[in-house]
Amino acid sequence: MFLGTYRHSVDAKGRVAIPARFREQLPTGTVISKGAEGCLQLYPPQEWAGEQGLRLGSTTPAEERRLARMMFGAARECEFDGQGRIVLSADQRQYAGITNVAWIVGVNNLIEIWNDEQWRRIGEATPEEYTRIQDQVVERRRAQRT
Amino acid sequence: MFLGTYRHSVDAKGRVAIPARFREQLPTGTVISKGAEGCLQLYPPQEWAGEQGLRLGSTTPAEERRLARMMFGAARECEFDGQGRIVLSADQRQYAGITNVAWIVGVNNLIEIWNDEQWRRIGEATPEEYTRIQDQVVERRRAQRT
DNA sequence: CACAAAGTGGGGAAAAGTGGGGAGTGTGAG
DNA sequence: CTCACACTCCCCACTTTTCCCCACTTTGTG
Repeated sequence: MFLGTYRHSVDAKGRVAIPARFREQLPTGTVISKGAEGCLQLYPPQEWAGEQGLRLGSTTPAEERRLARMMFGAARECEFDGQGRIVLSADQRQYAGITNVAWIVGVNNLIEIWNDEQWRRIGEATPEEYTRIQDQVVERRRAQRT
Repeated sequence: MFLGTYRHSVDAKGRVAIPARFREQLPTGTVISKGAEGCLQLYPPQEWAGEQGLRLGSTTPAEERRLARMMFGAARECEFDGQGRIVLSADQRQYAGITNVAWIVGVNNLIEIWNDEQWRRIGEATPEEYTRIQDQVVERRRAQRT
């Protein structure tokens, strides 16, 4: 389970440290790819395996073909250096709009990496916003039970 | 079952002692997150488990993605030091408006942490307010049943 | 009143994060 | 074919943060 938000710097070489708490839960075989809303996502092996349902075949709908190409085409296996950092490629940094700072966020089953501005919009929610969002979860749960 | 209100100090390192009565009911795996109305909440593992249904994947709808990011990004697993204290991150203290003092309140199934000012507003309710609030709940329940 | 338990505060070792140098590898131009 | 350049890793050094430990104060209890 990945929890919490960490603000780390990205150096001139595109390196960013993954929080130690996360790293110790990430075995080799972890994959980084592009995610929705312009973030990058780190999939632990078992989560990545869950995405294997997305396949190309003669019966695959057009949108799924497109999604599959983007997801898998952008994916790479994570490689940590001695200090627990990974290198974000120029392409990945451009996609996520990351320059000097990255926010690394644990989202339960996977990890997301955001640029400064976009994450602030999500993470710095006021108590009022937060309350509203939480009520939505409650509401949704109730709807699902029925 | 968590009951009672405790006023504890928060030191320069952001540490706050959790009352011993509460602590002995909190196994490892307890999670602290942001709560409604600007408080912080401690979820014992069995309570937190209810929130776990929310997962990210290529088929997760947009509003769920947002919820998951906020909820899990704001959460952290509690780690007690030898004196039974937890560290409130700078982010959590800012959200809850906590500086030197925190009120730790047992609310049946979970624990809340409030700043001085906000808690006084809730805790020092007059008999009249108390009655009015109780009637509101009764009214709401009645409306829902129909 | 004495003892035990709970809460508070601070110092220091260890861990985590940051930045940069330099060797090794591969590519492309001359 | 050779050299220059770029890029990737690996390693080292420094800074910052975390957390572990000790000691003191306060509260509660027999």
